[in-house]
Amino acid sequence: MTKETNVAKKSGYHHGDLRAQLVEATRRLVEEKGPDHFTVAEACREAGVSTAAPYKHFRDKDEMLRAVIVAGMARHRADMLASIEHLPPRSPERITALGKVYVNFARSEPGVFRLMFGLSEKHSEDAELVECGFAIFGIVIDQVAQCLGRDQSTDEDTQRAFMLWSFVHGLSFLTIDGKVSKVDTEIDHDQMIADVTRRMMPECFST
Amino acid sequence: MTKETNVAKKSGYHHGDLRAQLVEATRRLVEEKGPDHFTVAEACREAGVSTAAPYKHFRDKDEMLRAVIVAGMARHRADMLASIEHLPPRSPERITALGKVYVNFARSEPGVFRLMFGLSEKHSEDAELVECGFAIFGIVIDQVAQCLGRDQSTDEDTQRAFMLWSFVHGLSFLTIDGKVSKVDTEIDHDQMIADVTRRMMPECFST
DNA sequence: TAACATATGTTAGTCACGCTTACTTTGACA
DNA sequence: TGTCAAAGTAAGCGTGACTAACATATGTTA
Repeated sequence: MTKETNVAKKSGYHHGDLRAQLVEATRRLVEEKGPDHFTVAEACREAGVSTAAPYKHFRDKDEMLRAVIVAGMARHRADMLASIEHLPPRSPERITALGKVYVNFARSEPGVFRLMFGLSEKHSEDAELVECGFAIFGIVIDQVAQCLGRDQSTDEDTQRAFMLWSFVHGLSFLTIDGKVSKVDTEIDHDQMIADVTRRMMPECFST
Repeated sequence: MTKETNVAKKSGYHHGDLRAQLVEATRRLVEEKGPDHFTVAEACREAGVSTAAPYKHFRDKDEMLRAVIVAGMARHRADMLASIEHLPPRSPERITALGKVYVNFARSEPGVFRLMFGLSEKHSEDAELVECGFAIFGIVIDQVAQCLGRDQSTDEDTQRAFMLWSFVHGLSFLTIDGKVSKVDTEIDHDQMIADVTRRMMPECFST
């Protein structure tokens, strides 16, 4: 079992780890050309294999994209968790930090972000993706509940969290779709997120 | 649903108004199958013409979709204007009415809504579309400014309007992407919009 | 009213892509 | 060393976007 590295192709015929390389190529292409202009053929070209090769690893094109989505959601979730761990518990800074990370993800990986949300109700029926999404939203609910001094989240917390989610979600899309630059006022994302948090969670601010 | 629809086909060869019929077929298909599964060929089938016919009226597929977008934005704008005209000026009810209409448009025409925003930065470079978008956003800015007792909108009004826009925009996408049903709490859109308006525009509520 | 120009259709075909099938190569292990 | 499953290839089908060359209707003008 010679450990050929992830990048190196083995000698000639067999790829080192074609599946992983295809996922990476897919991600890169989605980012570069947009989710709707991604083609399997081009991913094959990037990986240096024939157009039939992916079908040994994926059922079809959608499953390739799905792999990118799952990985993206994991990254997104990890980012969010990392952003709050060093902040004081029950502080509203945690809420704003989550919002900033949310929008930042959309800005740094607009293709994957659009893929994760933008398209199709196919995903709504995929149990794993729904669970991933719920795990992410769950973080927000928990932080809102804690901020409001509860150990167990209530319906009101969920509603409040959903409002915040809607806001950052919309802000993300408006940003990556270039609508922000069309507004003739400077938009400072971080400041706006902080402002909205203050307005939506007034109980958490002692001023 | 025969191809002989309300619009009269002239004798055999020449259509009555193929362009309009193609736009309508495009709109219907975008709504039915989603923007990314729309095909020119299918629109031709619906209109009962050959697959080459559209290219006498549109440069390419994108221009067909663009026509649907322009019409959709006009409808959207008209809806918004109609929703406030019977409400007292300078009242926050106007803000909530705009929000409700925004989300309702997304819910009743999710395909066109996704088309208008969801995709591609191509549109950001299209002067006419940008102007349409700005006309819509302008309505919100005006109402916010009036609500805050100003005749001329300031930067702060724009920022406030943008926050509200982000919220309803995000709420729209989360709704049509089916994320709402995954939240284990009943979401009442109208009430939520009213709640957010109250929190975002506290100056307008005398209570 | 014949003739032309123009607008608007059609047929036939190219090219790229998604996906499948039948076949070949490779290397791990009994 | 021979076998076999995994991993790859080549070739081809079907579809869709788009084009070129041709056909037909409409309107203008001599």
